[in-house]
Amino acid sequence: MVPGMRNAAETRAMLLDTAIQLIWQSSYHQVGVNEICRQAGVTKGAFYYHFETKADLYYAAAHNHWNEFKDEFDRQFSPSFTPLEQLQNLIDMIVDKQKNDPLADEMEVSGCPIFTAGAQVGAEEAKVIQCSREITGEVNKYHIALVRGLKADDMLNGDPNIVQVARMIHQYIQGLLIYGRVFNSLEIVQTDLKEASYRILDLKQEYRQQSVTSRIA
Amino acid sequence: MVPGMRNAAETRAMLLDTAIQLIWQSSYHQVGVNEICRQAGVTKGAFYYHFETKADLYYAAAHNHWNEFKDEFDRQFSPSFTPLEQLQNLIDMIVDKQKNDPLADEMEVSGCPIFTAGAQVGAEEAKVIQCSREITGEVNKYHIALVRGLKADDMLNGDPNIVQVARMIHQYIQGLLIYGRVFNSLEIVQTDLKEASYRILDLKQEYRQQSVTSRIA
DNA sequence: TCTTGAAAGTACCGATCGGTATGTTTATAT
DNA sequence: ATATAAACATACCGATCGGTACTTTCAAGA
Repeated sequence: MVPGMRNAAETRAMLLDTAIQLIWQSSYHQVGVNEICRQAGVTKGAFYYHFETKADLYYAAAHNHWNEFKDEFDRQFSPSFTPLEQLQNLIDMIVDKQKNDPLADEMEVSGCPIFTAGAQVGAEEAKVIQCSREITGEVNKYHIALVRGLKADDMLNGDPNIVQVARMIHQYIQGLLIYGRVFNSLEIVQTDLKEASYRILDLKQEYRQQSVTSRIA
Repeated sequence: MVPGMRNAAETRAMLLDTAIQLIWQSSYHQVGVNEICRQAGVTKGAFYYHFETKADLYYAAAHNHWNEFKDEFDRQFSPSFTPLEQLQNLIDMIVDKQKNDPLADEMEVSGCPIFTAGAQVGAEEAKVIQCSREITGEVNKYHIALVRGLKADDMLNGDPNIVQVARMIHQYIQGLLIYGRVFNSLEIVQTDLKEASYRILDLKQEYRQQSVTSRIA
């Protein structure tokens, strides 16, 4: 073992997880280094041993979070699912993440934990913006594959530009989550997400499912 | 005249305009009261004479900005335009606002000056969130009228829920602008806005226009 | 055992945060 | 002319910001 290593990996992991959680629930500027340390049960000495700046921490934390979440993406976008099932998985995944993750008190929707921060900072915080761009690029690969699959199975009307449609899906999801965050309503997210996805994709009518509420009725 | 009034109205107006500008270009938390005062050419004494808190200033500034911008909305959504023209006006208006307004250096897209701040703060800043909600409600009236008009003229496929479609349009626009902000690309905004609007509305094919670039080609 | 360096603790830095206390100017009513 | 209050200026507050300097603890190698 390396000398002096008490449990550096755990400390680092705690800082990464805590940072994402706090910043996600609140905002990049609102949550300070001090509070991240306090919540992580770590002192500032440890913090600045592992990370050079707050922005560096966020960058590492976001990428770490994405890497963990990537497994979920791989499962839900598995080729074992039909494109239609993949679409439904994506929708469910978004809603479930808002439902299940530990949120701030009485906050139903927190948005995307990674992209949100990119929207919260000005151009000064280059590293935060860059982070949003990079991970958006990663996520977009899944969206593109989804749209490509739907088109290949002839489920889409017209002859869409695949990359553009995938991008629009992403744009809409981000807008929707921020809307849900501002209006503190997970219900609207649930209600609008599927319908809007169908519309942006221009999914052929015969492949569209009724919404959950309508199906119950 | 009221005693002591040097030019309170101008001072107040300067603070309102400056606040919107700075916060829009950067972020709610990043721009402090001090800098707002500096840029406005006003001292802190004047600031806190006119406004009780920073949040109060923002609230007033956002509503003031909306009231000024409302005239533009009324023009572009005038009943003298067909619903289709109104839609085109909305699209042009969004792009033009990003183009024409004084932006930060090398920042092509700043997003919606009002809704953006709502995305930038946590639930603590109740007044900022409330502000986003209120003005969103106002803007939504125009979107609803637009969708209603399109439907009345039988330009939309299916039998859409007007309120929902209007809401989805708003959600998409916000997501698009934040996307454009993060990726610093007005071109993507221009490219995607019209196509996505057509899709979300499910505008009948015969009423859709080709995008500007395609029409040139 | 004793050194060594990684990992963490403690105390503190200057700067800035939003906000306040108190003084000063200025136009108006008397 | 003088009192009065609106409108602003100046100086300052405690708290917190991100970050640094210095010290201490602890595990491994020699």
